[in-house]
Amino acid sequence: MNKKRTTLKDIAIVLGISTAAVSKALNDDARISVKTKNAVKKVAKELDYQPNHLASALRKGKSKLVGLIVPRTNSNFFSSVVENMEEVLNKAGYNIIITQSNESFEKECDNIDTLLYLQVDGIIASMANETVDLSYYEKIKSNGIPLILFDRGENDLNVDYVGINDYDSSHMIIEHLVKQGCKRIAHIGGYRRTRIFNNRIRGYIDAIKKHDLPHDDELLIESSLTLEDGRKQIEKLLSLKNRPDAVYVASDYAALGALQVLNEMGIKVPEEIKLVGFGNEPFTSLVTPSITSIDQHSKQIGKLAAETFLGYVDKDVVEQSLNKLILDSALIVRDSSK
Amino acid sequence: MNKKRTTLKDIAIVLGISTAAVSKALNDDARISVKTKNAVKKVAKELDYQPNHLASALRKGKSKLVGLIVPRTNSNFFSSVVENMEEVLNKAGYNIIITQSNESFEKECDNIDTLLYLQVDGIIASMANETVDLSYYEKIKSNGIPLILFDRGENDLNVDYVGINDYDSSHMIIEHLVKQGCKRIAHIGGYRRTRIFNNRIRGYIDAIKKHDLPHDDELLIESSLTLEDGRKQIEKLLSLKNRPDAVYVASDYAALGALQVLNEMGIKVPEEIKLVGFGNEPFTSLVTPSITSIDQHSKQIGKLAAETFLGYVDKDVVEQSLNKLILDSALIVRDSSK
DNA sequence: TACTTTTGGTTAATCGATTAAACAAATATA
DNA sequence: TATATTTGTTTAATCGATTAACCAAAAGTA
Repeated sequence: MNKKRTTLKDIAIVLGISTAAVSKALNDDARISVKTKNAVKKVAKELDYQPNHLASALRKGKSKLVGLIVPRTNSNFFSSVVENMEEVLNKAGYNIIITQSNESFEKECDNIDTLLYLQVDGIIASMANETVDLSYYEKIKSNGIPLILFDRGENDLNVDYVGINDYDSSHMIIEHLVKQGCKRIAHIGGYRRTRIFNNRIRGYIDAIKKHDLPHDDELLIESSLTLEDGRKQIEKLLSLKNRPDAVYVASDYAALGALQVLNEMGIKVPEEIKLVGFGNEPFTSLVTPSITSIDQHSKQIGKLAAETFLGYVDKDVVEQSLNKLILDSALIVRDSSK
Repeated sequence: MNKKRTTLKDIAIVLGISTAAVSKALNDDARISVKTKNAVKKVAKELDYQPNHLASALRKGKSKLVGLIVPRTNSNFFSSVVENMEEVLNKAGYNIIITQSNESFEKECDNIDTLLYLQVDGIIASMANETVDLSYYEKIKSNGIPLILFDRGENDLNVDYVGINDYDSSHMIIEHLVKQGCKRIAHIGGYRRTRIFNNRIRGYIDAIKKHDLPHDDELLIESSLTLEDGRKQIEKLLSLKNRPDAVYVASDYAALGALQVLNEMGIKVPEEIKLVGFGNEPFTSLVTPSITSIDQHSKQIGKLAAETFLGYVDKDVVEQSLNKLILDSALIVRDSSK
């Protein structure tokens, strides 16, 4: 059953022409007669010819593969980004290799090595939380292939970036909470060293100041933003002498953790404390009460990142610079803040 | 900045030896002296040599790539399977290419074509719900590379399969519900044409009969098992003259939909109706009440599927047969059924 | 000493597709 | 008619790593 694959040579032999002619015929070269092309295509179909990707990639120096690095695929945001990215890239003849860093810097470096080893024509990445050292990413650039960052980016790399406006998103949230009558708003944010979380924090602080609300240190907490840490941090906030009347959490997962604790303690949401998350994960609409959140336009981000990559193909020298594509986010108001 | 990659030739020139010697040195060939090996490795490191995967794959006829096809990566089950599969395969020098079918037969066929085109050394797949026509999968087999199925499999393909015992899982669930005092148990199952769902249905029916419980037709429903369909089907069950006192849903997502409706209608779970899901998705423990579910041992499944694949490498002829690895599942009892 | 074996390489072919360069035949142009 | 151009194809080199076959020198053996 283990038959050999059909090669150009097999077709050439059947037709009594050279493999070069066959290759050109299949690639619609202008110098091949229509008659020959048709004959070649017919035989190719009959023999079920499948081009050998390895051979052509080796010869052309292009693999038609794009590497993708994400923290995890099991969040809705990333899986939606992937889906839309795939659609754009497949149309252009590219295939995606997905890798997960699991938020680990070490795994991320491994992934980069793997992708470079596979000779991908470009890398699209969202960085792990842990990642501070950028030398591995510099390695991509010095390989001469384009690097596109999305969601979790880093200015210092001076490459293209696609994401939402985190700073403005924070403003939208505070604006909304103020309209709901909140006077003391806390923020469970991510680590400041990660740019997007820093921006959310800056947005929070500026919006708070703009509305002349209290911005006590105790109201601003840095967190790993896991569900567990969300639980821990809300407990800290609840133990304050002067409790907040609203909490803006920079991740839906941590927001869910907070909500669990609030529910367990019988604290009514939104009556006693209003809650806002970030990311618009599907479960935000499923839990009780449903959680107000920020939609990050994952579809758009996926598409734009893919298109940005495609802008670099067939340039022989890749010359990148910091080029930010910032989308407006959307606030999805649900029960937890009404 | 766009420097060329280091090749074997570059190393050979530096040391004044042949590229063959360099290749053998790097591959620890017995016929190369330790002295030469060390010299080669030193220079390789200095020049930051990275082997050209395409060239070696082309020459060796092995890509050291494994293709993975899953319905979606954004469920915890699949992303956990992937993670563990990756661990085993990476250790053996293999890399994974992940593709999603989005439950579409057409996309699944595309994925198979893509993976074969990339010359993967094997394919590990969980089939889309839609898939009935197996000819595309036969294509994999006739390509002479191993095919391993997991979770969603199909006996007729006569290949290896790794999964849990769906039939027994149904028995465990019914057993548990009977112990909790339930007398009228409904089942919102998947489509019978998908083997695993058919097995769950058979298990449900047999267990019901075993306990002499009513098995009215109206208590057994086939569903697409999405969250939305879960909502729709529970409404159907609630509108029965003779309502069930327990519902076993063959997917956590559909179970969640059912729970939402029950909560909205003020029907107390578990007091009035007990609910059991399937899959042990993280949210089952997060919602109120938490949902009793079946854990599918995703880690084990990922590992075993990977190891099964590895069992075929370096066999020059792949000879597969129906070979089922069935794991016992675990019932995780939570509030929704206590 | 004369022959065999081992050691440590080298040479050249190969994987399959692509492509620059060459070339013969057909067609156009002066 | 003689020359130039176009058309359609072939030849041969190439991408980079691997490997079968070969070979010279060193070491072992009778």
